Amino acid sequence: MSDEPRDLYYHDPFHDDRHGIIGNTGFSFSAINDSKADSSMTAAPSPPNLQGFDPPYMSFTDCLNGSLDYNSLTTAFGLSPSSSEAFSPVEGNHKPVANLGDLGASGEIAGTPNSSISSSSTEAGAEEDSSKSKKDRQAKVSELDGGDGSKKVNKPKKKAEKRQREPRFAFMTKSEVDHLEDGYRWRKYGQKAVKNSPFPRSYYRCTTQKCTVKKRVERSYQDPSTVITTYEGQHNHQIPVTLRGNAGGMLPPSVLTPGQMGGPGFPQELFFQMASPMTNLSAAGSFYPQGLTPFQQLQFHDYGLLQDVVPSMIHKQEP
DNA sequence: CGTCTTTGACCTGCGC
DNA sequence: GCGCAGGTCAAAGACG
Repeated sequence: MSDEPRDLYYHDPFHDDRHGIIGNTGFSFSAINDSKADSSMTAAPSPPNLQGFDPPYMSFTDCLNGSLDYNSLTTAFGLSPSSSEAFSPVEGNHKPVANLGDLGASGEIAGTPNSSISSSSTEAGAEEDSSKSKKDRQAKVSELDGGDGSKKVNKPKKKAEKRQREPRFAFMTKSEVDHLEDGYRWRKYGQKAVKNSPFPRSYYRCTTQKCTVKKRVERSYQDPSTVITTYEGQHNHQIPVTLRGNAGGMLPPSVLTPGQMGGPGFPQELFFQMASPMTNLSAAGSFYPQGLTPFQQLQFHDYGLLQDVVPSMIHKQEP
């Protein structure tokens, strides 16, 4: 795969075995900092300073809100500063973010890689804007079309500002199912074949009105049992109470009140992406993620607060 | 009937 | 300018 480094740029953190696995919890972070429309992660400030990081705990919310830098995460997760690459904001260089190979010969710190998280922090975007303008355009097209049924699209009227992306957050989950339940309702709006991957990428959008959160789901072509989920944006609402896919109400109550969790829906959503498959599948008695001990799974069940979850993992990781 | 998925067409951004 | 790949739209169909 070294033949197409550029194409693999985005995939590296996930598809490359070097993706960081933080402890036997199987988390890994990688920043996706895309100034490009998507896969390209380019220019970003130089790696932040670790010195500013004090608290041993932080939440993904912090991370996502940008109040936390990647290296801070590194620290928080018990990674040595030298492994800061794991959280490098995927800037100009095409080096895979999660170069946690330092931590383990094969990129595994300990245990079997199970689910890994890849954090992505980017400039806040105005994607809604772009999609709106697109809609606008197409609406106009419809008018101009005269209603002949053909799908013609007009040329863009204005040169829209450079497209900006919402903060993104990607992570990997070992799962048999592609679309993992996370408590939110998603509508699939597209599917595309991905270059260099036999598996298509699915595009989902939060069905809640005014919520522009999207997520992409694809399977790792290197490890078909691994699902790569990339969230984009943050939920501006709580998790729907009536969940079609609430794993039969298996989500802890805390997840239903994200507002009390001190942050947007992102973090818990993130974790339930991971927890749900475990919950669902393990409940069915047919699947236990490799490398995840029942104890760890228990943590997912018992901890509702992200802040609680993260530290617990960190602690386990501490020497 | 409402919701969701599928799917082909179209748009955008980028590299050459 | 062209071609490619990723991302999005929206009609049509499936499903409960």
